[in-house]
Amino acid sequence: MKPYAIGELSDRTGVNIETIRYYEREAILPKAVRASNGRRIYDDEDVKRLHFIHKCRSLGFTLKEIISLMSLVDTGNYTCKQVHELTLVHAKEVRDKIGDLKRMEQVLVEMADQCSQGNVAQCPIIDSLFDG
Amino acid sequence: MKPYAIGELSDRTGVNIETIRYYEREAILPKAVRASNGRRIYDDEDVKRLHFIHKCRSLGFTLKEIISLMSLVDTGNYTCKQVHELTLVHAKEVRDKIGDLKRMEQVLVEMADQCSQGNVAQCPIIDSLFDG
DNA sequence: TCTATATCCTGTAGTCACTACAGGATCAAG
DNA sequence: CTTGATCCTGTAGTGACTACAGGATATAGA
Repeated sequence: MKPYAIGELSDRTGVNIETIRYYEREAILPKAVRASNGRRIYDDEDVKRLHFIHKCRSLGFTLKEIISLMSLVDTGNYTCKQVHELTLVHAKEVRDKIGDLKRMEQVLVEMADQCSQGNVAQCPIIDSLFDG
Repeated sequence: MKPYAIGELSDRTGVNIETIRYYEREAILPKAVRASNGRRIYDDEDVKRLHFIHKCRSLGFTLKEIISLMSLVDTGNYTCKQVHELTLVHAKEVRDKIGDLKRMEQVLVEMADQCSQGNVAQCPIIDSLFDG
């Protein structure tokens, strides 16, 4: 368990230094132990925890969701089933967002298809955006 | 061209009153004409413009993108080809976002699949989130 | 005419998840 | 002993709204 400075924690986890300090301020990470010079000291446990947070974020969980996930883990007060359900709920949210974006994309492509692409100011894309 | 109050503009366009005032503050809508009592007055031109903004937002354009689109339209200084290109660039951004979300969803579903769903604290989802 | 409710106004602050400084202290290497 | 890297705190900015507080005015019904 050798100690790391914040820069090394950042390097090891891929999380920005400013973001690490932000997570501490917002109590997503516990208050770091300080050296006599006031600098933050981290260990492997912190690396693990920050990895967890980073991975969850990359999967689109909000910080609020991550906090509740971690408190479940920290208290040991969870079942595999609970986590499974949480994951599926989140997967559904992601799926819904994909649906929205797909519809967006389709409209955009359809509009582009109807476009003459000419050097004229008359443009079906603009027209369709103005119509209620 | 009969005049509308802000509430009716909101009803006609589906854009929140607070959002309309926000758009004015941010110069996305022009400063509204005021009645003698200080209240904002709108007409069909405003309905059209707000419809345009609303539709663009629903297609995922940023307010910045909308401002430049509108200034193109207002000056008449655009070609169909330009708008076509802008639209396709935006469609690509949307497509990229869809790709990201699909990868997210796949990971989530795979994690959930590996889960026993049992009433035990040991959970492969949590484990995989902690692993680098 | 009075009153109740609806609608409007301004201005400010909160949301989310960071990111970007300013201005200063301390550390490690040459 | 100097240079440059790293760290610190605190504050403000981002985007696109949303949510008040606290007050003025308008409209409808009794």
